[in-house]
Amino acid sequence: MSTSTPAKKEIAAIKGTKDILPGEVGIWQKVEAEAKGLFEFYGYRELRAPVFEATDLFEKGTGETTDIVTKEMYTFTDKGGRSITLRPEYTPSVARAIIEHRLYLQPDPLRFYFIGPMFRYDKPQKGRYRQFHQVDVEVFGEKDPAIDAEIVEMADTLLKNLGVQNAETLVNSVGCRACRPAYSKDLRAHAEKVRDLLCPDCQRKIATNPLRIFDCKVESCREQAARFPKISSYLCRECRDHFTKFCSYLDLFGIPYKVEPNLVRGLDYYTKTTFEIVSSGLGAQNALLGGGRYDDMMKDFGGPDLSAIGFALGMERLISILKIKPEKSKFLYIATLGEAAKTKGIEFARFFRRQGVESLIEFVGRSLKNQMSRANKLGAAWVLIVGEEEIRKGLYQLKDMATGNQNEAKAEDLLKIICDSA
RNA sequence: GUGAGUGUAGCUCAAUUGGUUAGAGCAUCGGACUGUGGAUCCGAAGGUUGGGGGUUCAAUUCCCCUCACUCACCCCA
Repeated sequence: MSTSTPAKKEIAAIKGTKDILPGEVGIWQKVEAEAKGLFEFYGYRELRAPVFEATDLFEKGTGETTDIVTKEMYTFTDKGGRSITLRPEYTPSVARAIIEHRLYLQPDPLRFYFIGPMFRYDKPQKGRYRQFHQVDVEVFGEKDPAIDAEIVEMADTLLKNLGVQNAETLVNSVGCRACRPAYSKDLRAHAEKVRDLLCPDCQRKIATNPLRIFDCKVESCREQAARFPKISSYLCRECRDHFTKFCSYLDLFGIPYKVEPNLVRGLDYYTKTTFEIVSSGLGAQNALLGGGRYDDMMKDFGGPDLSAIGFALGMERLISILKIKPEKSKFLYIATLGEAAKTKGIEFARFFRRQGVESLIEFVGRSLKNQMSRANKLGAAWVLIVGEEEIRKGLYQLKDMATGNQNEAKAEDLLKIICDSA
């Protein structure tokens, strides 16, 4: 229909991706540092896996029936004919790395964390991006419910340290391979009876994954789901015991939580404990962090029978609700006038940087007034003025920008003045 | 994949029922002030009104298509 020439498109970031500009990156660095410091304190170590993996790692790990695998993966064939997928989540990569490097034969605790980008072909909206960043935490080889509680406590502590308020911790147990099938069967039977009252999506879920009917937000589905049997009455002795102990450990840690029988995580691999921390103020995508136990993944991957638990936290979501501002560093602006001063200024910059004083010198050739104005706008703590006169006299002007006081000093005394007022 | 909303300067927003040359604040640059920042005043620069088509004497305004962004469904961090 349209024979018009296509509009010139300005070069732009891909849909669902965004630049984190210098003005915003400070808060990212602060959150990353806070998370890393805390995790290391609990005995976790960083494990960095590649951004892409063989596609079948996620098919097997994340689950072939999940939405993530069936419709959200960035999958392509490389020049060697391999099917490659940009990781949509981190857990399968960690499991793979542990098996590949036989890390379970080392004495070190199998506790890992990682912060980095994940990729999902979702339609972007508030709190949802195609490239987004997760903080990922995993523990292997611990089946005691105490670790379930500790990992929740660690997540809770991180959020508290960052000043997050209005966050609520939800917990549940989804059973295991011994007890969940019976529950799923009964759930299917119940759902089947009221099939006509459910939305088309949920009608489909009856066959594929009936637990996820609990996730539905359609009013009629919620009404029906409320009458469905609860997982809690189907848990086997082991799972029930695990969940009870998990809850009492949470009490011991002093973590407030809410048992949410309808909490069903969207990944297939979860067993026993699942948890989520939600926050108001995030919009529809209200999960700040989510995770749970996945005791079968390692042996399903052909590795040792190691139980595991972990969680992932959404960086963009977390940062969107943070109110803290990282403090700006104090730095020295070196203003120069003329060629000789420029050389001298470069020498000063090198000297001060080596002494641990952040220093900025610009070479645009501005007037002194202009350089002062720049220094002020950029938030410099001090300005060092280097001109012909200063060089001749061997005395330099150092201005404290906060007070406006200006001292004349020899080169060797400048550092002391700066350090004294820092 | 489905639905709704919004697109005007770098940013935040104006522009009468469709009506002259599309304005303002902030930011940028310059000047008042030859080597001293913040405040004030003056000035400059910055726009194919997202793009294309249509209706009209006339379109930022109305209609259609398209693109982008935002929000929601879905899914999840």
